[in-house]
Amino acid sequence: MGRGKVELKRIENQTSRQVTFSKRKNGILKKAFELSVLCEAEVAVIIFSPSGKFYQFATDEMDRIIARYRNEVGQLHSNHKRLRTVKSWNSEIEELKKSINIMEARLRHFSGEDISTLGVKELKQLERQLKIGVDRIRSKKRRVMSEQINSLKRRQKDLQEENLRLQQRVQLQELHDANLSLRNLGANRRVEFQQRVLRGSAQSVNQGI
Amino acid sequence: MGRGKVELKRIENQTSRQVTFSKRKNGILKKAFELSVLCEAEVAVIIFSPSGKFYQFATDEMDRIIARYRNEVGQLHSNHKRLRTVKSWNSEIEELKKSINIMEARLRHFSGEDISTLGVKELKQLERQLKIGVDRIRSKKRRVMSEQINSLKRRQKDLQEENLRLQQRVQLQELHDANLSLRNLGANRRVEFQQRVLRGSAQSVNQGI
DNA sequence: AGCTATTGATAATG
DNA sequence: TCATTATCAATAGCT
Repeated sequence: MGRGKVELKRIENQTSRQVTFSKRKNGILKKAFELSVLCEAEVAVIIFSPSGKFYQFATDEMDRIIARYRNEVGQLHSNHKRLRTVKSWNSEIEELKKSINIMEARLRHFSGEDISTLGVKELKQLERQLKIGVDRIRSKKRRVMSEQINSLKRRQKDLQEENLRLQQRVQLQELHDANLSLRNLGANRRVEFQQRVLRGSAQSVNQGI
Repeated sequence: MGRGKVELKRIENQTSRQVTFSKRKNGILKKAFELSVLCEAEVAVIIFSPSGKFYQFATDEMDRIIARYRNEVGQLHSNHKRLRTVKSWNSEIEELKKSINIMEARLRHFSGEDISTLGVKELKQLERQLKIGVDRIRSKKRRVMSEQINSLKRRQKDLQEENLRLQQRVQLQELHDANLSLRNLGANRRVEFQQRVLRGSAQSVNQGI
């Protein structure tokens, strides 16, 4: 329709293509609308222009039609995939929850809670397990504590030794200081004495000590 | 187009409507195809006949176009919701796994395994908890066992009593039987005696006892 | 955009 | 449903 046939292939002329797109797009949308009115059909049309612009027609909510489409196409494709994944997720979650329930019960049993339903046999087994656990923990604890004690003892010993060394050093220092003082004192006395001698008075020497 | 204009309203004639639907549907699908080829547009058409039959055309995977549509329409719809749900599912699973890891570690600790990383403080706490558990379990076990013992004792007592009763009954029975025997014996004796007396000899009476 | 010659679509009919 | 065809609608090319 139009002045001259058109070949069914991409229109090379950019402008012509754009114009044709615009016209035909309107045509399709119009026809879609007419079909929906004349025949009470449910129609949805989605069109993206080569430049990325978006056009649509839908008799109803597009989402409803798409949902119907998905339903119709059969639960093959993404819908089905998603459902399956949902299912698998749910089952995974269920499995995890089951594990948690079991572990929670076990933990409660280990804490001596919720054991009213257990028989003597189970109780004995539980006791045995707990005893093993306690023994291991006690042994570990003893080991750790003895290590700590040893470490502390070692440190204490080191400190004692250092202490001793320091004491000795302090004594030596004191001795040395005392010697120095004495020596200084002697020197001072000598200087003072000399000075007093020079001034002709030596009495204050004894008071200065 | 056609022999006479058509009003834009529902075609009342059922047959005519059906025919028109068929023709126009093909027309739209054809035009959609042409548009896609001529203009390199992305086109999707979904049509449901009034009787529920389903027809479609899509240049690409319908799902891809629908996805593009959803993207275009805005992330306001189910796609987004689903993504969120996926995320929440994942996070839920992660949470559950975390819980399981924690509980597994705890259970291992309770069994005295994997405790090399624990300090003295944790070990002491663990020991205390286990001790509490053991105590509770032992107490429960004792209670259950003592109940069992009591039950057994009661049963034993009942049995003993029944035994006693049965013994008494047996004794009575025996007594009764003995009486009967004696009586019978007496009767026999009397008969014999009578017979002997009749035969003129009573000596065998004492030997018969 | 608007026009119009021309083609394409299709309503009525068989 | 299929084919025919008279008619109308869409639109290609042009302005």
